[in-house]
Amino acid sequence: MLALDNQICFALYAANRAVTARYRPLLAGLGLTYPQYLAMLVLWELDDGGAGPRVSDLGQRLRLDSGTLTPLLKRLEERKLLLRTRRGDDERVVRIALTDAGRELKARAAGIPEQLLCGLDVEPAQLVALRQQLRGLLAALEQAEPSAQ
Amino acid sequence: MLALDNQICFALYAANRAVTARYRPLLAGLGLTYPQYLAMLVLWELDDGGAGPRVSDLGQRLRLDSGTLTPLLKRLEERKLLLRTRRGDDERVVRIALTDAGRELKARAAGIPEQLLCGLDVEPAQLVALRQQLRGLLAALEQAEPSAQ
DNA sequence: TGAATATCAATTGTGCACAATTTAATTGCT
DNA sequence: AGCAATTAAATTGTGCACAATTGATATTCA
Repeated sequence: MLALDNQICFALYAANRAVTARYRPLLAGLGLTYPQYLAMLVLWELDDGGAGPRVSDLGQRLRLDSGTLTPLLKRLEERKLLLRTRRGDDERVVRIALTDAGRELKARAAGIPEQLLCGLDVEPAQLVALRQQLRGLLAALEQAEPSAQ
Repeated sequence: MLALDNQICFALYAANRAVTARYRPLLAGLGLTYPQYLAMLVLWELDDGGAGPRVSDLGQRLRLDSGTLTPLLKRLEERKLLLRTRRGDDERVVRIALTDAGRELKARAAGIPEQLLCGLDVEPAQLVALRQQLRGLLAALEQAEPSAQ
């Protein structure tokens, strides 16, 4: 029962790290880490040329808190990919706005999903099914009562 | 194409962290972190009362290198759950042997897989299918040629 | 109005992951 | 035997995750 290969947790853990490892050389070409890439995906998706989402909006989407996001976003700001500005009418809130350089990076990232699959022996249909199951698991975990201690 | 919800990678990333988060309070009762728990699973599985596996054996099983394992195992040694000893006939090799306290912890961990699922609205059959697909993905990633840069 | 409360981001501290390098020991090859 | 090449673990440095706390601002309500 406690055997490693019986654990769904280990299969998830190992597969997640293997996927990340496969992204790494591709993202290195953009100068991004994997979590930075995920943050940029959200920023590209939400970008309307306006003031941009709040740190907590990114956090909600990515399931990350400010302890992770604040330093990550500061690094992206140093690379001039985005700007962090306190909102005037509520100084508690920080807005994350893409710079032009941040928007331009999107074009260079466009090929990454395809490159990732290239040379990988898995059916696209399998991946769609897997994604669906992972979403189901995530939803179940997020609405579950806290596990009994 | 670049939308966050289209990415298999994000589904994996988020689900993995959600599972880890659900383990955390259970493992806190044993004084273990999640990676420490995975290492203990391997040690319990391989334990034959002998000198124990090498650091690199654990690394191969868990897909972790010495940079991760060395400090992790030192923490478990400080807790008296295991012993790290250089092998006499080859001083390069470190053997990881469970202590009695390390073996006793297995009994306390026995209920964890079940507790994890308790209160979680997913079919066991779904989990088995998911694990199978994750294994397939991992196998494909591990035998794939390095992705084109 | 003014004090408690709530909210948001930042900070602090611990523990992974992982690349790159280092140290030490062993093996292989003349 | 002696020296290069190899192997195993440890070390160093960067960047997440996440719990807990802090600091600053806003809101609520007696």
